[in-house]
Formats: sequence, structure tokens, C-alpha cells
Amino acid sequence: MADRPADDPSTWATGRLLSTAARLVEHAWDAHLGQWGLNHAGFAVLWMLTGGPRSQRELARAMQVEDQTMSRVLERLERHGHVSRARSTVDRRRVEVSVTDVGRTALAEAGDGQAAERVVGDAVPDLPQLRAGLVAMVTDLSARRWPEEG
Amino acid sequence: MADRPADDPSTWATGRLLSTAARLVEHAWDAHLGQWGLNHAGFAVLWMLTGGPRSQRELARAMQVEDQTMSRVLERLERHGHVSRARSTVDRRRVEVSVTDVGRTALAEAGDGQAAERVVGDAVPDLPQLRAGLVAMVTDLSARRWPEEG
DNA sequence: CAGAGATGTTCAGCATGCTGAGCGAAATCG
DNA sequence: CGATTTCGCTCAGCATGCTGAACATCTCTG
Repeated sequence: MADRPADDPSTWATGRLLSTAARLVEHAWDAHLGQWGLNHAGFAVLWMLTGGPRSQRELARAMQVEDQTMSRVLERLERHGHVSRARSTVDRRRVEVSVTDVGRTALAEAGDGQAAERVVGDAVPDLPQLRAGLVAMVTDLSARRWPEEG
Repeated sequence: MADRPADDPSTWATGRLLSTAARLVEHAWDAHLGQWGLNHAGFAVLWMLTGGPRSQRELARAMQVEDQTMSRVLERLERHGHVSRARSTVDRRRVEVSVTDVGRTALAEAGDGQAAERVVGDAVPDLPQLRAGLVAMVTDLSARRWPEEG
């Protein structure tokens, strides 16, 4: 290795590149979403709920996150009035989560998928190519981490 | 949008792709580093310190992280004996951080930069292309977040 | 040289992530 | 039909991230 490991990102391990890039995008995106009491995690959940109510486990699976993590994200969303949670009547273990009107309004104002892409901006020359690489990566590593699931 | 926002990663926002990919890689890498009481954050700092002692601020800047975050990462590294911290004699505000022998040994056993790349494996077909995109992204977004710094 | 400002670190508190453990509700099986 | 197992969620505690505030130490200026 060089005398002092350089600050040049092109020398970083891929994992560090990923983490740093993700953090930078989250930061910019959160700054925008903060106006409505949202953040990147909550926004994604809210967005997913526009397709109809879901159980917490379904949301956790979809977001590739542990149940416990989703539980707290939803607690925050509920605290801000973006979401309502109700015990399922058909299976009382489950909690049915739905967007509220407040949540729908926040979502509409904060922006659609386009707005999320805008924070990335023109930072990367060939965005589709980058996305393709990330998709392949997520697909592969997800399958390795949760083998049994489809 | 579709009736129910799909689980297909290729439809995700780029930010979500990045966060998920980063989390998956961190998880795999941490699982490996855990054997030596390390994780991805600590490993990167340790690696950087092989170039010689640094102040906490220098490390924070290099890792693109706030001073407070670096402070706690170092506290953990110190607690595990990987690093030693000493008040600088020339400027008593600063704390000089150095790798210990324990840290150097852990680093040697846990692996070099190659080992970090191995967790990514063959998940992505064109890794150099992906890295190039990430480097461009980090460079651009970093400059936007900390404009004054080189 | 004294007061004002800049610098480097830490403390407190919040967020999402993780793991491990607990607990009620449902499903399964002898 | 009762006992065991599985399922869905929450609690507790740790990790890295962030912000805002406090603090001691330098530096710069009048």
C-alpha cells in the first residue's frame, strides 16, 4: 500500500464506495423529506402502501429489513400521522398498516419517484449502467442472505 | 405508478438501490470482521492508520464522516485494544490516534483490500464500470455537501 | 496582552440498522 | 382436544450515522 492510504475514492474498496454514496444520497434526500417529517426509510414505506394496506412483515420483507426495524419505522410514521396501524381481525397476530390522508398528502407534496432521482442528479454519467450493476448486486446478495425466499 | 409498487429491484429509486446494496455488503463484511471484534467502519479506520498516526478530525474528514461519529468509532476501537489515543503535545486540543500491535495483527489476519472485494464476489458482471459510476457519484455529492474542502 | 474568534473533541439525543429474547395468537400434530 | 411448534410483533441493547450544544485549547486581533 502507499505511504498514506489516499483520499482518492477510486482507491477505496467497493463496499466503502457503496456505503459512502448511499449515505450522501440519503442525506440529500432526507433534507428534502424533512419538510414533511419524513425520511428515506419512511418515504419508501409510504410509497409502498399506496398499493394498499400491508402487514408489517410484508413491508419488512419488501424493504429487505428485519421485522424489528420495520416496527420502529412504522412507529415513527404513526407518531407523525402518516400511517395508521390496526390489529388484523382475521389473524390477530398481524398488524395492518395503511396510509392516512396526511400521509398521502405528504407523499404527493414531497414528490414521486422522479423527485427521488433528482437528488442523484447528473452526478454519474451513465446512470442506467450504474443502476443495472446495483440491481445485479442486490439480487445476488439478497439471494445469498435470504436463500429460502423467492 | 403500478397498482402495487413491485418488489423488483429494477423499479427501485437509485437511492434505495444504493442503500440496500451498501447494507448487504456491510452485513457480509461485518460477519467476517466480527471474528476480530471489528466491523466495516473500524476496519477502514485501522487500515488508514497503517500510514501513520492521525488526529481524529483527519480521520473523520478522510472517512467523510462527522467528528462525533469518528469519536465513537475510535472509542470502540480503543475499547477493543485495536487503537491507542493520546493527547497531542504540540496541540492539546488534538488526539493522536495510532494502531496498536493488536490492531495490526487483527488487520493482517482479517485481510487486505483484496478480502474486502471478495464479499462483493461475482455479484456484478462489470465491476470496474460500477466502481467508476460510484466514484463519480461520491466525488460529485461530496463536493456538493462540503464545498469549501478540497 | 486581553478579549474574541476558530478549532478539536466530547456529550446528549434522535434516526435506522442489527441481534437476541420474550409473548400472545394461530396452526399443527399426536 | 390438548401439547408443541410456528408465526407476527415488541422490547432491550448494541452499532454507525446525524444534529445541536458544551468545553478546553489555540490563534488572531485590537
